[in-house]
Amino acid sequence: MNNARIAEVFDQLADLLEFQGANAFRVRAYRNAARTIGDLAEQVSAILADETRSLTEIDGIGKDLSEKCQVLVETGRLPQLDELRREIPESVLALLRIPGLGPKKAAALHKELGINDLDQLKAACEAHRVRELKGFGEKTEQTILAGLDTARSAEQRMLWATADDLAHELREHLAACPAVEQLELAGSYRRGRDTVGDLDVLVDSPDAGQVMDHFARLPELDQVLARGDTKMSVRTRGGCQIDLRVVPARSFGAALQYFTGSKEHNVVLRGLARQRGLKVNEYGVFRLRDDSEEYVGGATEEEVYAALDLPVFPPELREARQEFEWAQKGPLPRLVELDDIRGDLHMHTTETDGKATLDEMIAAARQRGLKYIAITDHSQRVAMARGLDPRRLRAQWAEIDRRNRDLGRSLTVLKGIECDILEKGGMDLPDDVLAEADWVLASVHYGQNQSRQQITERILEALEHPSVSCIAHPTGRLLTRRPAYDVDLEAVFRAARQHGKMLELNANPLRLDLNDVQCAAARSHGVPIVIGTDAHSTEALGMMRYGILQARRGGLTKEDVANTRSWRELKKLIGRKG
DNA sequence: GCCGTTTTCGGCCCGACTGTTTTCAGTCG
Repeated sequence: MNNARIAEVFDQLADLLEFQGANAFRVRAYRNAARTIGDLAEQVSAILADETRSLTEIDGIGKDLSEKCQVLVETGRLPQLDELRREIPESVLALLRIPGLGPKKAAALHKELGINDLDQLKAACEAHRVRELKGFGEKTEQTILAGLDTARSAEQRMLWATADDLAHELREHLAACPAVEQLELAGSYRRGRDTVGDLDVLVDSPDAGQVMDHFARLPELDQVLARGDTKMSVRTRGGCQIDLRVVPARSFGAALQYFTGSKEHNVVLRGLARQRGLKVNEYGVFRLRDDSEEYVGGATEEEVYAALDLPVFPPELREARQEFEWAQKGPLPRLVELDDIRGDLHMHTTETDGKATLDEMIAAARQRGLKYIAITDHSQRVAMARGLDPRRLRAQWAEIDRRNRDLGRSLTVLKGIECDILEKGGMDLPDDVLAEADWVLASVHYGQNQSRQQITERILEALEHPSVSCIAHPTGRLLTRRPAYDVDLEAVFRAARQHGKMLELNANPLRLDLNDVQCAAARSHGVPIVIGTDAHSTEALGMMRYGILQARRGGLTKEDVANTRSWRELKKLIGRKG
């Protein structure tokens, strides 16, 4: 059992214990452990196998959790989790995904009204039975009804990064099957969508049966849902569905194109084909004759697109948004790549809620070949993270000055801050302090339920502030958990352009904020995008690639992304009025 | 459940908001 799966088990355990009203700190211990193990560079199983070492050397893993890890690695199961699952129906946990419903309220609904899933909850709200409960009222009922969609989508889709972990395991497992000639993952995963519903895997093989037998031995497999001659569907223990399709070599490219989608992209493609007397489907491209059809190509995606005089679109662009128009005008824009990135302008340290020290972040940044980084810890308003007041912030900046003297040219560390935009408007730190910074991110963390006008005004005011460089995670969304706050982004784009400010594409896979469409909109307004990891650990600097994927989906090139420039060039961009 | 200790139990980043109450529990970040 790998780290991701162990982390998942601990997270599920935390959910169930929380629902039962267990001690909050005990629940937190499980969640901490899940995060720590999920972020761990080494495999837990490798540490366990090493007699000279112990899991308890990891911060937050004690005797009990260490033993549970051992049981999981050895047996793949945890009796405690199985037990809890018998007691609490899985569908009840979905109640916790409704914004505003925590464990106490969810448990009350389950106990008092016998509610077991979202459908029953919806019915109870509509029958006004929920407002009768102690601690509930009319408003709560409305909040629940409004939050049902959020909870439903959380049930169905997983983060791209989660899908990516599973995809790697799947690829590795299937590649070990001798009957597999070619192997590709398709669907929204390949297009890099921020969330993924299920995984589609395509295999070119002369022996479908052997491939399917091998597929059935996937370690994460829970049950086989269906198996035919060319298609097989399974569900993993994590609740993800994987569809396998086995196709002959001459159809591999056509199938890959077809199953990568999107549906909308394929509709346009088939329309273009028909205009030329061609037919495109998952088996290939065919020329239609009076009474027959002739195979034109389909072994590769190149063959499919070339038959229509089209370039092979990067999968990230295949949404029928602008790609066909671009192709008509000339060569496609060269989309930004991970190697183009030279600096990371959003990260935290142990000074606030990060897990690594300033020196550890610096070492990790050098290792990744970054030319500059901005240390952007939280400001004082974020009390839960021990946000920085002017005194502590200036002390950190003095430290940074010292580091820069030693670092020389290899890496520049910028004196930054992630400064909160206060609920009542205005910045969380005095102007004279902000004026000393190299890089100021402005963020909305509190007051996210305010009206569209209030939130928009707060952000516009921040954009007018002379020291602010960039708005971080401009919409505040958390994928599968919380929708964006209500903000007039058009007004934000215009103001950013007017004042020469930038907008962040936060690369954290839970945020990806701005999203793909909003990135494209920012680009059309001429607003530079900064891709920042918001790293709270050294490993999290690697989240840059998730941001790159979304930027590509937004059609951004190297020129559109500010941190592909040197810090000297980037600095010139800030404050340059549009 | 972890951690650290003044070594075996008490504290665990904490302040604000919301909707429900009429003094506060629950939720959020």
